Amino acid sequence: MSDARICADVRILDVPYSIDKTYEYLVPEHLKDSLVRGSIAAVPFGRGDKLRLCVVTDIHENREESALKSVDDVSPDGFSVDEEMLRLCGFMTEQLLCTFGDALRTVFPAGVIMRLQDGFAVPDDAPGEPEIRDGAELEVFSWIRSHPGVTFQSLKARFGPEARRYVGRLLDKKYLTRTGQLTESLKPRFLYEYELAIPYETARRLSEGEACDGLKKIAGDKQREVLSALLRLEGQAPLEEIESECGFKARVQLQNLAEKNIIRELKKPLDRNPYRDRDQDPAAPDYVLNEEQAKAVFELTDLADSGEAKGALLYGVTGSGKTSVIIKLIDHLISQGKGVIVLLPEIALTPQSVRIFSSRYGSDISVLHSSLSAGERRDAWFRIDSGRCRIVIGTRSAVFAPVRDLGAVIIDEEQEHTYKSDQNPKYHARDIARFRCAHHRCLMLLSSATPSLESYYKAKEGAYSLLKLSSRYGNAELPQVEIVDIREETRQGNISPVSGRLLDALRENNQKKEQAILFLNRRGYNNFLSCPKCGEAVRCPSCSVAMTYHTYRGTYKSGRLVCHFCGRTQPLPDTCPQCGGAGLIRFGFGTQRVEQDLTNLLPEARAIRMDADATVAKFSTDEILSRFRNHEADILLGTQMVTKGHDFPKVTLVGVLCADTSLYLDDYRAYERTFSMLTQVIGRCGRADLPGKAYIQTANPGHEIIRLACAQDYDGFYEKEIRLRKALVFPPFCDIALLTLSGIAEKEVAAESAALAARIAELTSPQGSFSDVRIQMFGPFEAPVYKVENKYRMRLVIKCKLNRQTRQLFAECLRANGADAGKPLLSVDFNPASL
DNA sequence: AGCACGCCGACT
DNA sequence: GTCGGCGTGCTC
Repeated sequence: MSDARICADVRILDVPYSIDKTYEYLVPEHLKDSLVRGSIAAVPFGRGDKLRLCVVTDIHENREESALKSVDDVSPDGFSVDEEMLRLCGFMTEQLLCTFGDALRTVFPAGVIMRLQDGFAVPDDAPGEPEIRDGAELEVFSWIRSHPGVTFQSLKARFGPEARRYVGRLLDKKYLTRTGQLTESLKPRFLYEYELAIPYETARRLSEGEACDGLKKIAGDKQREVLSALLRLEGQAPLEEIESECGFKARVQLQNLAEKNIIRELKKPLDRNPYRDRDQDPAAPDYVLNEEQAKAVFELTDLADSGEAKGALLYGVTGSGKTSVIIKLIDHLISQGKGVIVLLPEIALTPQSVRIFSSRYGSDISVLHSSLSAGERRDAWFRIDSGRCRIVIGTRSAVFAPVRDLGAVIIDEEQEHTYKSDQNPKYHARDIARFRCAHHRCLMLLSSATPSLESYYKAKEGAYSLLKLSSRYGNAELPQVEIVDIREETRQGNISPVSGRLLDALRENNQKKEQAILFLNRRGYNNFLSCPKCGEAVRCPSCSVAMTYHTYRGTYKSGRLVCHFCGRTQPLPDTCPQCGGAGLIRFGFGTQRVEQDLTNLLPEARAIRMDADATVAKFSTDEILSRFRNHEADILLGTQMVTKGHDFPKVTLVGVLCADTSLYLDDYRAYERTFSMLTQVIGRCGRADLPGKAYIQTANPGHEIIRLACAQDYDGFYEKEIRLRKALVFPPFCDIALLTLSGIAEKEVAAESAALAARIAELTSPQGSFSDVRIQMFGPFEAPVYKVENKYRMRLVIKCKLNRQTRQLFAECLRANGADAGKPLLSVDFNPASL
């Protein structure tokens, strides 16, 4: 009679795609209570029974006699992945073809999931004093005996790579066992506080060197000083305050006093929150809505309260007050006791948005973005999970925030490509939001002045409720737009990136004491360095792109070449690396060059530059923007960063130095990008009572996209573009799967991608197992940047309809790609941000 | 991905 | 004969 055994289905973390599936383990008696669905546990895996991290996906009874291994350990703190996140991970593995572990590590910040320290120890029942002949082996053995649980890492560091052999032999002979310990990967930080453990009067007398109440007098001068400092602080204070009160490091003294039971140490977990102490606007403005906005709020709250999963698109021209609508919606949800996630394309670029939210909701919000430290992220996660804050505002990954009773996910500027992850798993925040909103039966709100074609199409088809805001707030007028033909400028001999007309406008603008924004989509000083002899541009040695010339501290001469793909820098060569010719010429211009031109041509205006180079420090963007806001500079010059939703009342002039850079990219979204970017940047000016003016410099003054953007005619753009997409069959009329093979060995990558293409062709042929799958395959061809960081990349672009079957097809390709180290690696990206 | 197993050549 | 190299195949 065999009792039903309790078994656990688990997904092992950190396994390659090809072996990522459910494994079954026995749950030992002593873990029966602590192991639940969602637990993080350690299980022996593989021939060597090496302990691995896993997540328990199911617990069930099993009467079969099959030999199963047993779960070794479960995370002690009782942390478990909740139902929603477990399902979300499952959803991600299906949708994105990633491993369950990859999904889990994306959903949770690194500091939240336990770490497994696997090591070795000498078991209690070791067969006596071992007979080890080899001296080195004996040395390893004794070391392990005196250091139970040592990791292989540290053994290797101590005994060199041979350690593996000795450990292997010792394991065989059962002199060693494997140990595994689940440890917290990130410790919570603590705030130390001290309080009196004895009556005040007693302490006072002790601090004056007397004996009292059976307590001996305190001998140490410093201890007495610390004690009296604590008394001045009313008998209880955090460490930092005590130290500043007595003026020296008081840690040891406090510990001594605590040992004598004169004071007590209180250890409180510290919530690392860099935004807690940041300035808050004391008087948050009340948002008065116009009729259009009020109607939108009404409809949105209705959708949010429907108790069903809903999607809505808030489409409002720049300056139409989408934020006010969003705030009113959040107010409503909060009053219902619901939580909210607000996604922004980039937090660093929108300190203003953060300020609006934090001044209104104070400590009820958490801000999540990429420059938080691991500890800050961990603490934020627990803060949100505990329900201590209900509003999360953050970038892409904030869509995973464990907000309680989620009432809505709001995605601002939803067309931005930053919502698509650029590393595996390549999820889109919109898809995750849709899943979570379905789970919570709540509202997903997309908001934009220039919605993505896909979203606007869905809204028109009725999948999303469409809410339009068509009037600019306060009846501000759209800026007057002037198109400048730069070919004409060049013909007239102007080699500066700033045209004569724009320069005049800037001068006039400056005289009126108003401000201007200049946009140029290129960092650095010169675009590239070219050899007059062989015509070659200087390329990055590890990537197949031209390097950009960057100056430092504004000196034109002392620059370096920088690769914008891998970040490599090198000094300016004297001669051409290709042919050895001298006299390399710098071509093209970037933000640094424009900055210098401006100081030469318009010395009276103060220009400030904002791009990835100028904003490496943590809050530097914030600083640049507030300096500009305070009118410490007249011109804000920068890359896409300056196009985002900042609202500067005194900006009345906007200049786009080259509107065409993104127009001719080999990408079906090139027009959409250009349109969106131009519309946004033009919308930066003339918001308040001052009318605005925009100058668009282009080599294609007649180009329809540029014309439509200048007229801020989104609907016109949409109609034109959607027809094109339909005719050429591009999203939203199909899906695109981008398969990339990358590897060090160029020939192998080429061979592998040819083989992959052949395999897909075969599988989808009438004889193949996916014969009813209809796809259109292009390639293989070299990626637009063929080599990056010494890896060659070949691609297949496949147009198809994404469904279970097509995903299965690609999953098969991934599994077949296997795991051989050094072999070309296949990765799949569905509907990539760019081609 | 690890890791063990297994088969082969170079050494005590 | 044993040690250690690397190719092959499996992981509840």
